[in-house]
Amino acid sequence: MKDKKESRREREKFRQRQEMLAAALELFSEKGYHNVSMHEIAEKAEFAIGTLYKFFKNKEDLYKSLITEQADRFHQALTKAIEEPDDEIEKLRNYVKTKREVFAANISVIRLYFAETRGASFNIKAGLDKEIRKRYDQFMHTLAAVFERGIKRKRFQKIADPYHLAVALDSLSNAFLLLWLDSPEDHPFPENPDVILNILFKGLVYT
Amino acid sequence: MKDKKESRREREKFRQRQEMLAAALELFSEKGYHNVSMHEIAEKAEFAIGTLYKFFKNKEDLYKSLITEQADRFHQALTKAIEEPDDEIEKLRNYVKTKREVFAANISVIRLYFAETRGASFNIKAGLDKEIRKRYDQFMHTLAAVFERGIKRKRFQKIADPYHLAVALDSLSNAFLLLWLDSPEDHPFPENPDVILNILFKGLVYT
Amino acid sequence: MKDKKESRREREKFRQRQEMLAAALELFSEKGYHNVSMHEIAEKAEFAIGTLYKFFKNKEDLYKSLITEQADRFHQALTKAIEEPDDEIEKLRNYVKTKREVFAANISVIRLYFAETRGASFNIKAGLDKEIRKRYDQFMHTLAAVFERGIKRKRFQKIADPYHLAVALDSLSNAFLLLWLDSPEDHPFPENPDVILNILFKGLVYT
Amino acid sequence: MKDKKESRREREKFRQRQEMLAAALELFSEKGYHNVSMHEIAEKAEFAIGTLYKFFKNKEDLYKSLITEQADRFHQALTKAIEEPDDEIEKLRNYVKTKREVFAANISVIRLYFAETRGASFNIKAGLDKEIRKRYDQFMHTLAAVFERGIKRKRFQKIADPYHLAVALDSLSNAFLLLWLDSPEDHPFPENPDVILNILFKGLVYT
DNA sequence: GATGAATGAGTTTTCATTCAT
DNA sequence: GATGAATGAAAACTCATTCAT
Repeated sequence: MKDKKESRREREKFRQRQEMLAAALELFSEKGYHNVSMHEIAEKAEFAIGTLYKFFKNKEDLYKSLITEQADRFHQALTKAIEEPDDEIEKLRNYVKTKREVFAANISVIRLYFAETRGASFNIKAGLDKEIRKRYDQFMHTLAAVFERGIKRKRFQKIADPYHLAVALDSLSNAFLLLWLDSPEDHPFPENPDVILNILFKGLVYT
Repeated sequence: MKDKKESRREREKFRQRQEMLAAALELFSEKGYHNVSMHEIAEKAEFAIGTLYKFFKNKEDLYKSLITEQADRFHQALTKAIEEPDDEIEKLRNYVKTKREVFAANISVIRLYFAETRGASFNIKAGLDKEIRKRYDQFMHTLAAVFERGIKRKRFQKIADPYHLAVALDSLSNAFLLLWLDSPEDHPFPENPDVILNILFKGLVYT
Repeated sequence: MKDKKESRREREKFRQRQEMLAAALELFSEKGYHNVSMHEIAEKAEFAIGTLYKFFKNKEDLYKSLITEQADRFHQALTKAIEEPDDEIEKLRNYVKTKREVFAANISVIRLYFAETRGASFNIKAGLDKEIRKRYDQFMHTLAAVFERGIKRKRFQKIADPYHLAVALDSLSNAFLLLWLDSPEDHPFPENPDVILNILFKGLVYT
Repeated sequence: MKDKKESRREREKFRQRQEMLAAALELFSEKGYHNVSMHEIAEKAEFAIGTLYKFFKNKEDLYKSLITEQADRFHQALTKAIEEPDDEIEKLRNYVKTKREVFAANISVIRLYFAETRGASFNIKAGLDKEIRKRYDQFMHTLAAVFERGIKRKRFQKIADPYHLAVALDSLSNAFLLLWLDSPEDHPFPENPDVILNILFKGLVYT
């Protein structure tokens, strides 16, 4: 019974934490790290400012937690996507499909994520940067392995170094998904979402 | 004679403005918008803070001017690169070559530029964003036109919508150039810089 | 039996209170009133913060209780010291000896005590001040009475008003004891601890 | 003419600084370091909070400057007092007289000064402490030298080590002056202010 | 026209205290 | 009766911006 109580409290704590992170995410992705105050976050999450500081030791810690947890979810989903199907081509298709879903469902986090991994991220004093980039690199190597195995199994021609192919797929999918999600009026989602893959899959120049 | 004086004054003003922007660029690209103070910029540029405010009505305006002018230089260089050669394939080659040079020479601005166009750019309250994106879109259409003409002239297969091809080339070149510039130890520049183009140019899957 | 239980509970309460005060004393004397938090005290005393507030209505009250009780012990020891011997000269000797022992054994409290009685004591909003000063005054009169009786009994010359002599002995002994305790390397304890008294005695005592 | 302007500005700056320090002194001596906020000081001095921070880099710096400057004035006055007269006995008399004047005129600073040199001073994170104690020690040695010379010149009996005599005079004069200044109703200033010296002199001076 | 001193709104963070469990 | 989670007032400090000289 003590345990039960403990666990109820645990769960309650977790729920509160999630609410704080959710409020912070919404504000950060809308206005950026430096244009959001801790008071604002506390208010949006409907907690006292002191309570916020009970959960996160300072603003940077809150931001770091937010980004790291979201990036983990993101990378886990993608990792799972390329692990499940057996065939390499299907792995890539599943990768694009999953990424598209994650982007669509979490466009605001994605923005934050790109601010960290692409642009010059000085929002946050060094550190987060490294943490996230490490995870990103890990995933890229996993993706490269898919290409490598595909080449070995003669599913793919070796038109480039596997790691380069991974980089290519990553950047192409980012670019197209952002294009379609950013301005759906000008650039509606294509009927066949394989567009991204086709660019890689087909050869461009007459042979 | 009045004119001459005026124009000397004009030129003098322009020079001062450039000095301010140069100081600001160095600081912003090193530390980020929010970690640089107007005093710091004034000091580095060797002007009084009041003088800085004579040239730019506020910090945001200074930043906007900086980014916009740099983006213009960038786009002009790229536009020229795809205008000069006659053949479409050479245009694309020249595009990648020029981009590579501009990136290498201005990596710090490029970072700032990506923070604006890619990641969630809230450094700056809405507005800058639009201004730059418009210029970016314009350039993308120019690039798309190259693909379109190439397809018409049977230099390229129509493996995708020309605009999509432009997006693809843009994102691939960004990704690879950043990869190589970011960590030259892990990812050295390839002997053959056509790597980027080859991915597009060759076909991936066996046919 | 009720009584016994009550008294056991009483004793238990008293013990807890003492533990709290002991923890507080250690922290206050090490870091000063304003650099110690109630949480810190609670943690050191191994009680919940709420329990601390059951015993002391606020931080000031806790501090007051602490200082007052320590000052009482201090004054009681000194009072006893000048009551026990019969001869006035021996009383004074015993006073210095006892003070020396108390200082040596409680240097940290002594610091706190002086912060209250000497320096501008604003650690604590008015009040404590008065309480302690009253006790101090009482003791000074007791000490003055020793000199008075000594003069009457022709043990001492009347070189000054008895109260002034008390003030003199008090300040001299404080100064020398602090000198010796503060930096024992530079100012070691003299072989003959009568040094303090000798300064007064040379003029005071009939020879 | 440039110089004149400069110097006017200099003087203006100095005057402002003095006003800030005066406001701070009044507040600190009334309420103590931790019970005075920078806003309060700014308001009392009739400056904006930002201006206060232009003159002192933080609260501690302001406090340190205040105490150090006042302590210097204090020690300089006392040093001068024991340098001027030729005869050792007159030096001591002048010392007590000067101290009495300084105490009377600056009772609030004196409080602050004692809080630093006597009581456990944690108001301020280490440092100030040392700085002031050093000055204090220097002065004590100067005072000890007076006793030493007096003994050599047979003006004084050698009833104790010269440094001890200095400590004795210092503590006695502090104690009596504070006694008289603190509660003039209970302990009025004696007609003959030599009371303090007499206590020492009875044993000290050859008769 | 340039200057830079002065401003004060706004930010992060701490901590004494309360009160529902 | 004990607990400790939650509170929010208040503090130190920064920095974009103005305006008198």
